[in-house]
Amino acid sequence: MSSRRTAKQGSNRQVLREREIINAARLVFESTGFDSASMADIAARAGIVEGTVYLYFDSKKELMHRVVAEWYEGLIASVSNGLARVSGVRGRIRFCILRHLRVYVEDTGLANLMIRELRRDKKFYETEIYSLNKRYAAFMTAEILEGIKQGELNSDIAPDVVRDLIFGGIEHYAYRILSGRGGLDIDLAADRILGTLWAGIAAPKNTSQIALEDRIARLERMTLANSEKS
Amino acid sequence: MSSRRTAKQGSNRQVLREREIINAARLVFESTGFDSASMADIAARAGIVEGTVYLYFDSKKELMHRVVAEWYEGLIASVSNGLARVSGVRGRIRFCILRHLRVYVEDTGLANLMIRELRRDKKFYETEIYSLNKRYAAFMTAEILEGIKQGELNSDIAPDVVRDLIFGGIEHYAYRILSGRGGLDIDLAADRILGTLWAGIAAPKNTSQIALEDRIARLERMTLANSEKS
Amino acid sequence: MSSRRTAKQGSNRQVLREREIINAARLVFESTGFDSASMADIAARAGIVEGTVYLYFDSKKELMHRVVAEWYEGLIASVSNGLARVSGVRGRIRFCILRHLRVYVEDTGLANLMIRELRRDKKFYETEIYSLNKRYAAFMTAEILEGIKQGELNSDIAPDVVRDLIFGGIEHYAYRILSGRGGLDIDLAADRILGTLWAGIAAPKNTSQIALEDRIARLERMTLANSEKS
Amino acid sequence: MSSRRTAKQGSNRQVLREREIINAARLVFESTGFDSASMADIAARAGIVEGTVYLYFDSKKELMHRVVAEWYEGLIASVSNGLARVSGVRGRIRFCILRHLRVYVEDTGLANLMIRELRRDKKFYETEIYSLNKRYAAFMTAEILEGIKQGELNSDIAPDVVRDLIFGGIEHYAYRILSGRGGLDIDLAADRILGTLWAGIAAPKNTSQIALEDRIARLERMTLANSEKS
DNA sequence: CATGAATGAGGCTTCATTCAT
DNA sequence: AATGAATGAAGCCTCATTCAT
Repeated sequence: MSSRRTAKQGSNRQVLREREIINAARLVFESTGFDSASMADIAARAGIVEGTVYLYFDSKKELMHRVVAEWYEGLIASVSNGLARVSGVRGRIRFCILRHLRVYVEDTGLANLMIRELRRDKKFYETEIYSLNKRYAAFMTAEILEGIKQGELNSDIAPDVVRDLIFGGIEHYAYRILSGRGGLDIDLAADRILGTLWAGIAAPKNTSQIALEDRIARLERMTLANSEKS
Repeated sequence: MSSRRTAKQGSNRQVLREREIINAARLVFESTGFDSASMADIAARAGIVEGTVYLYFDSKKELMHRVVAEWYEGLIASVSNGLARVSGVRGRIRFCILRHLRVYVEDTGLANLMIRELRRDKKFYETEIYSLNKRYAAFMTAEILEGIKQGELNSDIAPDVVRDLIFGGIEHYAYRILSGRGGLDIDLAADRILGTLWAGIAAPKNTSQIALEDRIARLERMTLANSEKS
Repeated sequence: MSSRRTAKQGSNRQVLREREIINAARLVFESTGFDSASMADIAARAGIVEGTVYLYFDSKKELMHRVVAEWYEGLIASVSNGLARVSGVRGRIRFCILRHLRVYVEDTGLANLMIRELRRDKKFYETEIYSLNKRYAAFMTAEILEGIKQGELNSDIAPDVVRDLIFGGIEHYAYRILSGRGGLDIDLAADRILGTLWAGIAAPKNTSQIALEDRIARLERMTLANSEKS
Repeated sequence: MSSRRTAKQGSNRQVLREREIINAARLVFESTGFDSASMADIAARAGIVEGTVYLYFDSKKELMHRVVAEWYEGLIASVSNGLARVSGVRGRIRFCILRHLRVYVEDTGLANLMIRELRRDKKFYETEIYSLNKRYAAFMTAEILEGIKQGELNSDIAPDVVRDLIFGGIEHYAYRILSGRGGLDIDLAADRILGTLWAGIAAPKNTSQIALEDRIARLERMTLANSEKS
């Protein structure tokens, strides 16, 4: 539309400038959200004037989309690479949890932007962000399905519900911890979240397992006694 | 707080007027969010003029806080009343889940307001809303603790983690469903979420456990026979 | 839409303010056209700040429409009143011409605004201005039709074409004269335009015909003389 | 005028580039008018960048003037050539009308540009465009004068008034038709406009009048003969 | 108590024009 | 001769807040 917009494949300088703007915008969006962010702030932080931003992005909204998209792409790549080095269903799910926890430690602002601002848009489901979001979430779902297939996970569970519990749980957990202004130990967090979910919250029929061991021990003792007796 | 309000305990008429404004503001905030809401809209919907709003509230932000606070108080009362009629740990937790799901169905706008606008504020943790939020969340934590105490819940679990999984899971589940523009069957949702969490996601080792019990039982019978024989 | 907008039936003060803005806007629009006019100019000329204009008008475009509409209403009233005092087809058409010439003397800017800016709008034909324009033009058409009916005008003529010739002729004539920076003698202009056109649209009774009659009369006299001579 | 152009008579390449820019500018100005046209659009359509345009034209305004001037020159040449192939006063005037109607069909955008943007300029009457406009209008005036001289047109008429009626009538007629979004049948239009006007401006010469003149002439000859005889 | 007109600062966006390369 | 990135001023519009009545 904008005929002033330079070619997509710009010069090196253009690419750098674009990146500067995206970085500046990311900072501003992260700290204030979309509505409260001002193009003037963004421009100032990028060291340029407002008008220049519009040489690279058609609108504030497009800029936000680009910011989030770039971030998502990096995140997806990161997860993809990371998963390549982990094996075993539990380990891979734990990795996804850990990586997502890192998002809250490192990119809280962007995570919020994504969740609170973009999803509100009526046309969100037609955007690139939506498909990136789906690609990201798919990592977790895929592991859950694999787990079911391999018999490590209960075949009764609904993968979507599990995924929501995990992502939502991480979000609240991270929020809560971060709010307390304390640091977030993501390894511990991952273990607690996954651990709780893995075994369930119901009191274990496993106490019975302990009982079993007791009974076995008693049997052993009795059997031994019998042997000696005879 | 409000330097302009003539008296904390105003006349009956003042109280009514204040309520009208809060109700109007709630409608507007719900439908458009904080930034897009205008004091003019709010005043108009309350049947007064802008200036009058400022006789009752110092600023737009204070108004929003009051709106959310009133809503939270109602929510807390509702949960409190509701819980009084439910017994059993599982039933009470399920009730909390169900009630929270209803928030997303009935008060999506306010839930968003809470999450988007209020939490963003640096000073959120000093506000009245924060403590209301904690009071609300405490219902769930209390049930979990009670469950542990009564032996219905695994004593290993961390109540906070469980609560985060529940609230976060609900949030994501509700968002996902509502975004798909499909209606949200909150009873089904409650069952799925609680069910998944209750039993855990790990495949039950139970078949082999049952086998063990069988073998032990046989051993016990044999051993007993031996003992008696000798 | 704009809930800040005060009631249509405003206070006396509001009406005055509105008029001030319309007058200021008219001056600015007249001298620079729509695009080049700035709301800042208009506000300044009305002695208020830009924002205040928006308390009375939703947009620059609406303001222009109001300016033109008010002017048109006055013009229509003026023509209507004036025609009431003139009788005879020729006299009434001459009056319409004269009145329209006055528009170019007194309201050139607005005439231009009307013709050049408003008509360009795709939705012009749905606006109030369009119907006002039609009402105004209808005065002329009505007189032409009446003239035909009464036998004073040639029944062959197409009223629309005649009206276009008149309005268009006036416009060009007025422009040309005014451009020469000389004053426009509208009485003379009316006579010249109508005179030129009249001979064509009036039922024919040409001067040359009169001349012919003269020649015949002379012949008759001569012939008579001849007869008498012989 | 242009302080930047290196030489009035540039290289062949320069001339071509200038033409490209003018053509591009014409397209843009036609479709959007002056204010809404952007130099960026023009440059893009010419396949160059904005800065380059300023090597050939000092400003947007100068560029518009050049566009209109070039168009006017073409129009004048076209009329000049066309008239060379038409003879007879009526035919030649009809040709001028027809040609002008074509302007509204083919070059509406430019006609508007001329009327809306250029005429508004206070200094219009000092511009080249003004004299081109005069040259163009002169074709019509010349034919009218010729018509009077040859006795085909009534010697009473004021050529300027007639020309204004024609040009103005065409303009209004064309606008009205084009606005109705119906196509404009320019041959029919020319006939209706000229027809209506002709009967008025042509020296009267009805068939019956001609017959009368013939009979009178014969009578005069006979009478004269009789007179001389006697 | 209430009004509501007015403010003024700020928001996003556009673009003609310039200038270092 | 050409580039094209950058500017900076301007444009339209919104609105929380104030204050004289």
